[in-house]
Amino acid sequence: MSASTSSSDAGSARYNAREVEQRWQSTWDERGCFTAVRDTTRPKYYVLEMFPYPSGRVHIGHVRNYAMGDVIARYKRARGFNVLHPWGWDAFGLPAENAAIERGEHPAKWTYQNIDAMRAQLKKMGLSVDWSREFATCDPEYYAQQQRLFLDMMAAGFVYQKSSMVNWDPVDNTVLANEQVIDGKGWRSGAEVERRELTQWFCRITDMAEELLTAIDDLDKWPDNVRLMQRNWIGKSTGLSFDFEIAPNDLTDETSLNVYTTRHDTLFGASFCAISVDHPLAKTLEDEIDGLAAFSAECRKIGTSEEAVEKAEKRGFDTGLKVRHPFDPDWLLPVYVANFVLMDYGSGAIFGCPAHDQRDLDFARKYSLDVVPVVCPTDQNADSFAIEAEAYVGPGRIINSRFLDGMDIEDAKAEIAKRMAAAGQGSPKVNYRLRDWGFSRQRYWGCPIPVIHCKTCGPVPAPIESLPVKLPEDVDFNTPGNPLDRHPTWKHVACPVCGAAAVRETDTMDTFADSSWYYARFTAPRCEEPTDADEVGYWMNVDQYIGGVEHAILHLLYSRFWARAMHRTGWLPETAIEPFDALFTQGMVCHETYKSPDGKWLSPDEIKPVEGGYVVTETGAPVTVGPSIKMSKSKKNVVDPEDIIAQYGADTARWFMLSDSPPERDVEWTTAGAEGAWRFIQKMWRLVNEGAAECSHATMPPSNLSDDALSLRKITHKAIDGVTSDIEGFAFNKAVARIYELVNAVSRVSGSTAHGMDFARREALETLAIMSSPMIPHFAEEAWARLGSETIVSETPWPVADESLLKDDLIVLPIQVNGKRRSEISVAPDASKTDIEALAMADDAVQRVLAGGPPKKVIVVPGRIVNVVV
RNA sequence: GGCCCUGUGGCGGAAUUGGUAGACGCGCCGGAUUCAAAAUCCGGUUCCCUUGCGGGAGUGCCGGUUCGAUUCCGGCCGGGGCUACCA
Repeated sequence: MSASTSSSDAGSARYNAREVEQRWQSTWDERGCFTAVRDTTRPKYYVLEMFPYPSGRVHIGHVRNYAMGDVIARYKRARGFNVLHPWGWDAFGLPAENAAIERGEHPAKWTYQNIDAMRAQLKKMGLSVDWSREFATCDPEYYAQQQRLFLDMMAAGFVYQKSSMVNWDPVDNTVLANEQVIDGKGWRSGAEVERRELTQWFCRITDMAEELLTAIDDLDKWPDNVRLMQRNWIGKSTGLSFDFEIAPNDLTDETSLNVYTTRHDTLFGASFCAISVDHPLAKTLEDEIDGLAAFSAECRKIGTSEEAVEKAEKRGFDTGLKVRHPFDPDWLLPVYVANFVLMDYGSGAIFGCPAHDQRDLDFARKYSLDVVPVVCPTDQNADSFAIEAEAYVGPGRIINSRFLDGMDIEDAKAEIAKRMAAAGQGSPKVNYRLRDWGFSRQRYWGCPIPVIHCKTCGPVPAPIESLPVKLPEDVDFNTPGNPLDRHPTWKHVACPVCGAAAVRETDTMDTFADSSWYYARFTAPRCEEPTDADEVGYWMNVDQYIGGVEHAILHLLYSRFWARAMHRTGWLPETAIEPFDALFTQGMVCHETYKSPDGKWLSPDEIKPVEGGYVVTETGAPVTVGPSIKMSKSKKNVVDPEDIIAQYGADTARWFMLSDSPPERDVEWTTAGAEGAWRFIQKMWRLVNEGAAECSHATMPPSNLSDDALSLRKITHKAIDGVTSDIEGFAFNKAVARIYELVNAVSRVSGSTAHGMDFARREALETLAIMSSPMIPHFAEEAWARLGSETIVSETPWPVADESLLKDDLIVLPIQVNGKRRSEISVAPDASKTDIEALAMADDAVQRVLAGGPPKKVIVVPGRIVNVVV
């Protein structure tokens, strides 16, 4: 394959991607084709791909993601929309600080160098991006406005400070959000997370839990799985909150214990109560009861380790306290401190009904507590129904429950709730799994929280005119911890209220804050305020958002919250509280993995193909080929987009990324596939050159088209129809297949001089140029020019299919006998049922099967099928 | 454990949502061109039986609904994702 050694003459047989691509990129640049300007006379279309983190290298996954976005952007532009397709960088975050620590390079320098390197790579892809709107979240102009938003949100009560137990990553020396703790380990460092108490800033996302939940119903252009994940994450449950009376004792003065349950129907199956080790009552008791403090300490330690959670052994400590059953003062239940009760859900206390909850059952078996079934499945006998190793959680009738006996579960719940309410003992309560978003980070490379702490005035917002609170540039990364806190002068300021000596907040914001509003900033990236009402009103919402499913929960939920907060502080119109109208989540790019005989991972360019497999290029040792998995540095199964573009050109890379696999699914990068894409572009180029010589530039088709020419026209217009709906439906792989079909059709009539063929051929080739332009824009421009057009494709409207050419005079109808296809007939598309039936019955194959007898039944579905039942 | 997605040729994947299973591409086989190769072009390619005509089977497995099921329903098996003691 000698893709890079081709002639530079545009008219020659060989297509020189490198030269062509550079040339068209300059042309687009010079003409400002993709600069978006507000224009109320045209419908707008805002397409956005999730902006990248500037790691330094463009990954092939980026190529796929941005190729998809570019298809949409270019297609919508051709359809007459005023398209906004901006670019930015999610530039704050830990890797920059790690680089600073490892290489002594300043995070800003490292980040901006990476951005420059990646921008250069990305520009080679020929994306139709409005580069004039580019920004990075670490630009002071951006984070100044983010600080402004913070202050407004603080004033409006959306952010607050509280002391809380936090997840502390001892390696990164930072606090992690609950969502950043995976199996008890830090999502980045993988270190075991500890618990520490710190004063932290939080966003009141839980206040919006209900709103965020119900609004999901209307996000009908989001994938169902993402909507479901968000629903589950918010985790609404409706239950009952009520008090147990604590029997008199000498351990505590507390007289009641509040619990939350969704299974109040099982209240008569209760055999114990359990409270979290972090429950206030448990903490009081630690001073009173020997061994409890040690038990709790042990639970807290094991609590976060992955293995312990996995094995989930239920452990408890009997406090000796007793509580009275709400419906029987003489019925006393023991109170345990238990490791499986979470403090931050419900009230941190539960009642245990072992028969109908697996955790409670495990616990009861371990501590020999009663197991009384109170719900009996309808197919079981109440007298003999017993619980063995598994709790029964299904539906049934209530038994062993006094006044509830015989009811179904829902009625029993209602009855308990009614009686509790009447007695003032409890009330219905809705609970959410969602927690408030803690977004303080003890890190340097993030947006400083614009607050000043004064001994007398407390936390005071930094004055708006003092924004941005800029990061100091002279910082020391040689000592662990937060460089802002250790900086000699930065944090010392006068209190804006009383003028006394005060200190700045040294925490910076979670980087999810940066990405929670960047989409709005793109509408007016240089505005001196967070947003410009006219611009944001015109461009928002994002019509199509594209990104990885890994952001299905965090980024998208925070953005939905932040947009609402921005609306309530006046920075977004109400119509923008759901900022992303449509969401598409694309799959990953995978590659085979290779290992040398000594078990080391090998990269694809360290090996070469031989008969029946691969060998290591240097040593000739045999290579073991492993499964195709997500490209990652550690497995070395990565291909560098820059190499691909240098060898084949951007169009080939884009084309291959869009063919074959549906965009939502993973795609496997193969050399053969890339070469196939390259050959296809060469083939199209040959056809264009051949056709350019034999083209008619007439604007109307000649009369009396020959059958061949008419047939090509029909194929062309069917392709227009198909490709259009495929792109609309994000079925790029199918659009690609249809383009192949049209290319093959043009290729078949190569050299034909049938009447009208010159017209049909030019129509087909021009259609090919425009329809392929969203995927392979450079090639399309070059082909368009070669065909003698004076405009450029990027400014040319999308073709419209001629309805009259989409219909056929005759259609082929399959004939089934007993549901098996036996024959086919050709009929007019509007042939009547009786005509079709008559034709079908006359068919040889049908006659053979019938052997003179009558059919039992004939089903005719006009335009579809005929089925003869014998 | 819970919830969700998914299973179609040698491979990636199509199938207008109940109507010709395998579009299109890759790979492979055969042929043309070539001194030869690359590139290109033409033909073939689900499997089994048959020289051919033709016939049979077939969308993970078992069953159901239907004139007709890759598509709908029930059960099982495999692969993947999210979540994880949420009371």
